[in-house]
Amino acid sequence: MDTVLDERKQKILYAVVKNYLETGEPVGSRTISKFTDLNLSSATIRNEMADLEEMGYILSPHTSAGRIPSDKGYRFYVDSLMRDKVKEVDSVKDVLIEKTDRVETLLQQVAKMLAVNTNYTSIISAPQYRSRKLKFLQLTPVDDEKLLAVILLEGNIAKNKFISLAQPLDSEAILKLNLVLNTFLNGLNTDEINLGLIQKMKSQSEGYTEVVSDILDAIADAIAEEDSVRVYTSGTTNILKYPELNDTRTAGELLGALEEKDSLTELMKKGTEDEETGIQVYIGEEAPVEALKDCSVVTATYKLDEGVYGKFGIIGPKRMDYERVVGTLKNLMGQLDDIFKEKK
Amino acid sequence: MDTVLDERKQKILYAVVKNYLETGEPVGSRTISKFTDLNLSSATIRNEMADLEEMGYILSPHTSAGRIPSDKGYRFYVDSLMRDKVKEVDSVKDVLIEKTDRVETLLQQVAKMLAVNTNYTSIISAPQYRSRKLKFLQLTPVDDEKLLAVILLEGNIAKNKFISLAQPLDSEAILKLNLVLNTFLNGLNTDEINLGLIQKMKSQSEGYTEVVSDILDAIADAIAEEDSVRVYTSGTTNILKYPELNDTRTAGELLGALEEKDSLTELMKKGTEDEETGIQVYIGEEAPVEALKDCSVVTATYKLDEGVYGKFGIIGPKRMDYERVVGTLKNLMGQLDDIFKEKK
DNA sequence: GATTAGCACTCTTTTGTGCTGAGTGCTAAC
DNA sequence: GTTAGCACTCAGCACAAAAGAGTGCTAATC
Repeated sequence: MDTVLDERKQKILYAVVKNYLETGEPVGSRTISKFTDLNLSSATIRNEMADLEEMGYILSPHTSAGRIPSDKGYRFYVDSLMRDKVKEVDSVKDVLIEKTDRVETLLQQVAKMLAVNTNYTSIISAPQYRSRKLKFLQLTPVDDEKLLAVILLEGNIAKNKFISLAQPLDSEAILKLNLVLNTFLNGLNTDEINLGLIQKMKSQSEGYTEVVSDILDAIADAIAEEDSVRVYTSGTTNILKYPELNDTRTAGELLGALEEKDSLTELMKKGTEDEETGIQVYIGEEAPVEALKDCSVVTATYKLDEGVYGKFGIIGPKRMDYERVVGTLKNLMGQLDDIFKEKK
Repeated sequence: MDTVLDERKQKILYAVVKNYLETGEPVGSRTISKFTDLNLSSATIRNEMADLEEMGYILSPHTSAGRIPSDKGYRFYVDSLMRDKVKEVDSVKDVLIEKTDRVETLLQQVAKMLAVNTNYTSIISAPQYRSRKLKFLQLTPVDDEKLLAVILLEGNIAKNKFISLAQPLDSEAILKLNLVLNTFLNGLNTDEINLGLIQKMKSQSEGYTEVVSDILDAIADAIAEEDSVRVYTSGTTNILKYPELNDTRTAGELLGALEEKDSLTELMKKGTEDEETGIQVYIGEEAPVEALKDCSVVTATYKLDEGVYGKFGIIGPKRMDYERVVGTLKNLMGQLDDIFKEKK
């Protein structure tokens, strides 16, 4: 048996996938004999379909039903058969203008828009730095027992941390600490703050070694927080719209995984997506998340700055409308890139 | 017909509710005649149950099924029959110590613990001030085009906002702005910053009126953000465990409402809860949220500081284990109060 | 007068049966 | 190589019958 699909088989496979995506029902030979421009009788199609089944591209749920695409079939469709639909999305710009300050809110909004547009579940990860560097640190007294440390990281991410004081610090001491710490730490990331450096800083700020430790911890915290992949989802209940995912067990597992965002970070790490398009498609078990085995995931990468990427994507049933989804993501990817370029 | 329940009727109602909470099945007269210590035959129970039904405390889903509690029945149970179980929860303290800085993370963790402990959905709102006041404002130059405004609000909430600059500001100007704005704004909330004040500030910082406007906007934003009731949920998929909520329509609506947190804020506003215990129980349609009509909600109030409250609670099926839930919430409430007192 | 046993009745749930329609695989003819 | 024809398979549906749970009522009992 040839392992390569001749043109006719491709056309038939295309017809099967296309039809199944639309209807969600197994598709039979009669349907296809009408659907394609091949003008073949259903009997011929049946023969070809038997071949396709043997080759693993399609399968029948039971004897007297039509055929549905296998994961391999979807894969072939996505890689070789489908052509993207250019799909316009509402302009993100309008959404983004609202509040550019809270990255979190912004990401949520983009995610929501994606979910509403596609009717699938959307997912988006915050931009990820290898390891953020400290831009500067600012200490301000709040009251006798507390110090506010404003930590500005590369990429203009500001974090606030409160430092508890054993005893009050006078403004001179604070000024000094500010100076010492900034001199030493400027432009460094967690890895670069080593024991030697810490020793030096402490020796230059005698009497306050404890506070210095606390501050360093706060910085490490801030960087760690920002470096951890944060993932936001939207439209999680959309998956309930697709009957094949809607039995109690599957839906529960799925929604659980979506709520428990930890499991999704794996998915949103920068991966091996198509160099050219920045798009990656996971079909069924290809995704590195057990709970998603009956779903497909399409992700795209956005570039915030040189070396700073984030991802966003769509989670839906295997029979999602890949053409539309890929089109939508590409469109959004373009929009985001434009916006970030402009902003610089 | 007496509208008051004699002791025997109460016992029978108690038995019905108790049994139904456990099994989720309508309970029949035979079951009860064994269950209670009343030693009555099923026939007698039947007579009493007919009375209870007529009085509206229980109802039968159909002729040949047993009885289930009506909302009124639940209400009576909650108000008069049940006794709280003191339910120990994992010590929150351990969780809280981790990272006290990000309120958000903390609330999420408490919510998660609640959900895991109870097997219901949990919900928690951030502490709510009437309207936050500004404690101080600090402007720091980031680069030629950007100013970082650190806004410290009453209750030690720090917010960062970036201000775009039309042209660079020298450090002297920034110092001056800092001084002027802090002098005028200290201790005020959004309502108190009026046009007259704004005019004065602008006149005292000539040449920078635009920046002043931007900063004021940022402050207003920060206060608004913090004042909006923020609500976090956890264990949303737990509701799928209860068959009566698990038909596609109901579950979808419910999960939708839980994702769309706006609808929940109503629930989490400080309400008319029991003065003494701080606990409020909404049964079915008593909750001010349409989607929750088949659920019950139990909320508790925690006090962060004088006049500063937040709420947390449990959303579950009407037949939730009220005794356990109330016990759990009371326990947690105590723990939280202790922790916040300690912290002061 | 309250309680209980007994029984007919109701209604859901389960089980079983037969039918239908969609779709296949195979064979033989074109 | 393609197609028409036909027997066969199997899920899905409708319908009926049976089982089971529980009630309400009546008449007997304490």
